[in-house]
Amino acid sequence: MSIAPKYTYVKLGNLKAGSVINVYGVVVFFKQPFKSRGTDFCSTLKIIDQSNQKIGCTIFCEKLEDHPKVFQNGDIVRMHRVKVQPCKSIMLVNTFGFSVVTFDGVVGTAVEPRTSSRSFHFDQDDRRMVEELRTWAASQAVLPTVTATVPLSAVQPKVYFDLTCQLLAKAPIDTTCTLLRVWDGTRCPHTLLKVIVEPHITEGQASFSKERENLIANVLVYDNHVEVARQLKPGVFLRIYNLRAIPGSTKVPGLTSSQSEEVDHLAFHLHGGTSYGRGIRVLPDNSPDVQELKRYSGRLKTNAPADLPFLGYGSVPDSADPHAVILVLVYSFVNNKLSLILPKAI
DNA sequence: GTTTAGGCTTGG
Repeated sequence: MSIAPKYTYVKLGNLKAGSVINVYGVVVFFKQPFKSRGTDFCSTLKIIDQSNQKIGCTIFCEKLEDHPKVFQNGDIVRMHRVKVQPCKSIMLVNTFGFSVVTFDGVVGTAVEPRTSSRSFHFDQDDRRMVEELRTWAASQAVLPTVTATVPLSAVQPKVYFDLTCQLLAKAPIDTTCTLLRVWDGTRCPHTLLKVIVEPHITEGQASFSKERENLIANVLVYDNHVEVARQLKPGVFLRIYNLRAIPGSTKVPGLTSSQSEEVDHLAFHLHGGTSYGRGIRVLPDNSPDVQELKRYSGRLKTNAPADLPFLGYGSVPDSADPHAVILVLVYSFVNNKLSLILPKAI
């Protein structure tokens, strides 16, 4: 019979350079795993505990599932076998036998370990640790609190925000850009940019009813996020971090040559890079945020798809606008580049 | 037995 290992945890204020230790902390900054220039994915975390010491952590693992499952600031992370590395200040880097478990940071919610390892140590002391850290974090006014993500109904132009949503469809635009068509069941008060692509390059439903279309945000993800987007299956629930709402207007020639119409819209871009934690994460269906989303989305009806035989890109003003003009800018691939071939107002 | 990165945006 084996004896259950007993782990001891070092407070972040007592780290000794060179030692290999176990720690608990509250996440105050994080980046989803991204491909390093070496062989591994790299996660970046900043954590804090009751000693009020903020410590940066860098995790290298080849497999994505071995990385910390952090969904938002305030999550609690437990790491085994990290090395205290002296750099500018001190930081933690994973070492041999590294393992990590994370927990929701909200006081009063279930203490459910998030991990993909089949066997991991978890006992009453761990439960107490998590509860103590939650309570402590909640009492710290300066910590980034567990903020809800912004629903589409509350998005303001020009902001960066985190969006919790369901992926309905996706389509490659070019090698550096992929379109993700998402919704969260709420209606954005701003006109959303419409991006329409050919049905045959779309994965997932190619088109939706007009009512549904008005609820769909077209998110353009670039560069390093294209590879992540490639793995996503329509239907999954996502959190997109540091998404940017870009206001724009499209100038389109009117029906008479002297007129032109300006139509405002809101576009969503996930720029390349990982600054400010930019990235995409799949959320498990049982997470509280996804449960909440399903309550909204469940109210909405699905209608039969319409026929969209062209490749287009344009803006549709809010249908509430009595002077609504539907603009269709038709683009096509010419020499592998997306080119405008036909602007027209209907 | 240890390369990778070492937060900090802005465009498409």
